[in-house]
Amino acid sequence: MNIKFPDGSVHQYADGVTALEIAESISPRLRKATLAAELDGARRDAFAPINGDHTLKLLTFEDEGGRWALRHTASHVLAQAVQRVHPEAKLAIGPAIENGFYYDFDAEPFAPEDLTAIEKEMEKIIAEALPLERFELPQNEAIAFFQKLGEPYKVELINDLPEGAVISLYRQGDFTDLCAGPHVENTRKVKNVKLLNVAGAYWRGNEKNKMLQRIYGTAFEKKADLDAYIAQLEEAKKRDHNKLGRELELFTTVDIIGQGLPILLPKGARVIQLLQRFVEDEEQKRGYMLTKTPFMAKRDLYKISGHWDHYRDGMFVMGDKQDQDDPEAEIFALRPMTCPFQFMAYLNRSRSYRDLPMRYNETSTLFRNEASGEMHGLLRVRQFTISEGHLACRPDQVEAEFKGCLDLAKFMINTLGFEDDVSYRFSKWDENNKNKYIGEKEKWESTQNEMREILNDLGVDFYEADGEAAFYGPKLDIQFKNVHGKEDTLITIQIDFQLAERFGMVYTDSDGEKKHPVVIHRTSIGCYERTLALLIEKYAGALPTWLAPVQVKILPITDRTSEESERINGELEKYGIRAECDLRNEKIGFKIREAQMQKIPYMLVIGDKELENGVVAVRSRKNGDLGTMTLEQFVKDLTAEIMSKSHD
RNA sequence: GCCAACAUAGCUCAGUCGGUAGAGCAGCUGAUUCGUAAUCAGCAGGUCAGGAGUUCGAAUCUCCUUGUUGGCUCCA
Repeated sequence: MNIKFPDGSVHQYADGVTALEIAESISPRLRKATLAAELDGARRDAFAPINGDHTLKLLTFEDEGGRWALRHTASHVLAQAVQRVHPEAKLAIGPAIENGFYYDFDAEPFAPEDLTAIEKEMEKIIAEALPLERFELPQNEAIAFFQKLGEPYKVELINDLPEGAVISLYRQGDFTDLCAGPHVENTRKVKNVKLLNVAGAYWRGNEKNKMLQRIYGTAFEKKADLDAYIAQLEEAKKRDHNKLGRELELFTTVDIIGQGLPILLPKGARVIQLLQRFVEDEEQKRGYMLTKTPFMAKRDLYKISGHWDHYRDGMFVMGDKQDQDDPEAEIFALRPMTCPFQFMAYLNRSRSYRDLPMRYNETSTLFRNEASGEMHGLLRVRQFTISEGHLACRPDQVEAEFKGCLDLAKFMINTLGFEDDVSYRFSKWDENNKNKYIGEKEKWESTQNEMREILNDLGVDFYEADGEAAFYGPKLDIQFKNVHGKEDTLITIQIDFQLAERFGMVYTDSDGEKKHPVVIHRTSIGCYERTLALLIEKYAGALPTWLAPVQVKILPITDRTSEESERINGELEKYGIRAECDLRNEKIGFKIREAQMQKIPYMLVIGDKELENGVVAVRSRKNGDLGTMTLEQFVKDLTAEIMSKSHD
């Protein structure tokens, strides 16, 4: 038979040869590195015999498929170990994921000591070098097999597979699991494995189902890579905005105010003020009209928008339950979004096709009653301020306006230096979950197709996600990962073909007909609190100079130079530079160290020698000692840096 | 909301078997007047998250509440 390799070369092998044997024939090293194979583009076991002509790619740890096979086998080893230590534990599912794997068990919660014991057992299984063996069963036999083992979750999974499906199982020693594979040849290949944590997880991801115990772990081919990964996790924790932001006195929280309601301290408030001014000024340049709308409204407003029906649980509604249930009562609720308020601005008078597009923006504070377990630092909060905006446009303007929104979003992303950290998600509805969305299927499909076309026209490198749309329309979400690898939306642009009609928003078209505008909902920098969090993590607290709450720290060496230092401080403030003077009687090294820890961009060391020569000694947090220069020169350089909004 | 862990001074953390609450850093006061990542001394600082219970006695054991963390679910 002929086997074609990725480089195009074709070699002959005997029927029934395995990918591992082929690898061996090329080099023993490749044999060792081969974890799985890709046969005509489909992943499969490297230890499975091959018959007939095929294209073959050998998968090593360098390939996603190779990592996936290794880590998936690691999850089987985990399950085997858990059942050896806790025989009563029932198996749910255990896939490989990005950077590792997990396995869900129906069992008593695991304590950290259990994890240690399980990890020891895993090491035993690895040392046993149990070969993995694949076999298939017809559906009814597979069900009987797992019933006999007392594995109800596996039975449920098989029952849900389409009739007549081939059920594949993998056996390693005394352990067998339902699995599509592929796997590595034996458990020894999983040698560098580490269990990371335990967590609760709902069976099949549904909160109505039983909560299972999930164990997360990771596995690497090389010990050094595993160690590096663990070190990287530790390193990431040091950048955590929730820790760093508090240490740098950007924000804090107090029990008595409540969950998800952070206090922005003067330094954090300053950063957000700078961002807001920057965003509002930029939006004004781009033809936006600023509104200031109320923080609350009668529930009737949210009934029109659909929020009352769809998100009442997520809103802070005033009054007691009895009043809220009275349809006649006047009930107010804090706003969870700005859309209907800005729609009222549009409805202020009649609009002509000539008025469109109309672009409204608002630095808008919103209130959402997030579930108690959702709150996290500045990333998920119950009150936040967002660079909100709504555009009303004619159908022929949608693409250009969408482009304008995307351009603004990208401008913000580039300014903050996030361009390499974001991904673009085209968030669509889920037609199988109709009660989550309003409107007709045809309209959804056509709007989504239109949006996809626009995204393609604009050359956006996006991926599609079902069931992530807003209830009224599809979105482009610009996603960002925090230090824990958890993804959040930074910026969103949405096309809404429904709410204009609900609110009776119209314009008189050139033909004299009244028509509903298409509405684009968008943010330009997203939520300020979240953006601050991501800035802290991205720059490990060393915010770009233009955003630094304190830009220059002036450090007199002795109190002979204190007076002059204060004069310099005043001089800098005259130029709008945010400076502070450290007048304490501490050694200069100590003062520098402290300013460095506060991530202050520049330090001016003021001693007698420099004063005599009419210069200042400059240090930067980034490059250390920059030598001496005149104050005038320093101000000039610093001002240029601030104006450029550069980031490291 | 669900599963789990955690909560001791502003911060980082000790606190044994249930027996009067401890350190370092920060703060304050004084001394030092200093040259590039920690000068010296002293002082002050805690209803051990809050509440209830067990006990002669609770930071320590039990329960409840609040908050924090890691997940799950959710995220207009």
